[in-house]
Amino acid sequence: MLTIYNSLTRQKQAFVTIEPGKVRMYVCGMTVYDLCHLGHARAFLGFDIVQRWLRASGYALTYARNITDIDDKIIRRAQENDEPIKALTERMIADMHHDFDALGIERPDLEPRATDYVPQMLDMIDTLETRGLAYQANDGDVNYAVRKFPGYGKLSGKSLDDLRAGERVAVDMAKRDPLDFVLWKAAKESEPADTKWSSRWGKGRPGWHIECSAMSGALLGKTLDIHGGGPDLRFPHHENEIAQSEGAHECTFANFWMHAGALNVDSEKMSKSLGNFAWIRDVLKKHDAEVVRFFVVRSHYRSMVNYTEDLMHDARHGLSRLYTALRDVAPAQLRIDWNDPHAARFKAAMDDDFNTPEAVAILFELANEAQKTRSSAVAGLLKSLGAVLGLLQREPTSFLQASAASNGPSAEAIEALIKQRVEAKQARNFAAADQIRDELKAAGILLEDSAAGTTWRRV
RNA sequence: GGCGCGAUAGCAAAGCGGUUAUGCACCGGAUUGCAAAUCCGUGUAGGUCGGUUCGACUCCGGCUCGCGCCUCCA
Repeated sequence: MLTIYNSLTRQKQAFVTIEPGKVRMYVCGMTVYDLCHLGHARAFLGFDIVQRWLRASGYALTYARNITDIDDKIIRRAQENDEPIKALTERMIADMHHDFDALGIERPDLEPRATDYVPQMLDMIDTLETRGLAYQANDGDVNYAVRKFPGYGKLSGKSLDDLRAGERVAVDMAKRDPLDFVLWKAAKESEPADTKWSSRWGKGRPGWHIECSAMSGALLGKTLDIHGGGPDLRFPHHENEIAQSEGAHECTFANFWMHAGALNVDSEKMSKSLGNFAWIRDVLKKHDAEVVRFFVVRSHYRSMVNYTEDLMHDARHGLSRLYTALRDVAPAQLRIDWNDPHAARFKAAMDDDFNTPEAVAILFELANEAQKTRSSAVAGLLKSLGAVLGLLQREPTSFLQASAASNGPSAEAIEALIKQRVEAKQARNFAAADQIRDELKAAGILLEDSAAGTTWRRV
């Protein structure tokens, strides 16, 4: 039985779906004004694991992850670049897909774009206004009247009076309450035409929060089984989504709320000013994508992870150990028998709020057992369970010899040196043979002699 | 100030009221021309003070330290 930590109730709960066997999951996706960074990778890798495990558990899953393609930051960036919004967002969407694909993050079933759902957003705002939950302010913006929604703050555990809005940001005087948030942003003269939609409140564009409420409702229905997102979306974004969706639909918005943990770099919050900002594509120039995935999966999706070069090195060594077992013991083609003791423990770990660190530990135990017993069935189970986590599906040798950095010696050069060394060894000129091995070691290449000949891998 | 999270062996990271987590690194041994890989062996970790209990790393409370959110943010 699957148990999931629910951010709303702050405890693990048995996962019960609205319809038996069916799961509707919505995860807040990217705002496409820039490239994806490691924090994105961490969060979306987390939900990729959730998605994979739900499907592996036999659920019919509909997974929607939106794209916010209209937003203040996008408008500003497009103006800076002197290009149309669409040109910017299309390019960033392609880059996002490229980076996520590299990390093995499977595409969601549905990837709605905000600009395709403006009519649904307007409908929703209309309903909210009719219900007295929204109002148009003097400046033309339509705002949500936070005080009118009794449950406001239930996700973040904040009360309106505690929030003390305005303490850190100038209060917008057009709002009735400082915490009221924008549903529809009135257009300004200076703004380009591709940022303006017509509405009965005048020309404008949707606020960020209404996008997710409208898209999830249109695609998955009024009540979701799971709503997920990054750690910093909990407040205000998800709180506001609840206010909008429950305010408009008068029913529970999501039964389970899931939030991924944060990612720090060198023990500090990643930020451009600290100079520790890591774009996914830059990381992938230094590290194999599967190592990045393994690095993330080694810790729990809710805990904070710290990215450092040393820890990436450890992750590479760990994954190499797993692949070494698959190299030494040919895995059998196998369908997972969940009654097998190892598989059962793997399943129990994953069923316990997606405990991937525990699941990975079982992978190592299988690798040890495969080596000891030379059992292709055990190796097959290792590979099959690895697949559930999106790992271990490559040819072991190609992983062990893969180089993320393009500065190492080529395979041809290495093979040529190995040939020279074999000749030296046959002539019992061990000094020459060792010198070649040392040179390669200095270049990050490790040689391994065996009865079958010499193989190599990168470290 | 408000809300929340965390503190586990050199590093990383889980479960568990009493029985080996796991990985990386390190150290012995086997193997090897020497290595590497692999195998065998080696770790009395649980911030601090108190409480509950026959027994606590695990439950409860205080304290200390660290972190996140409260502003667009994965």
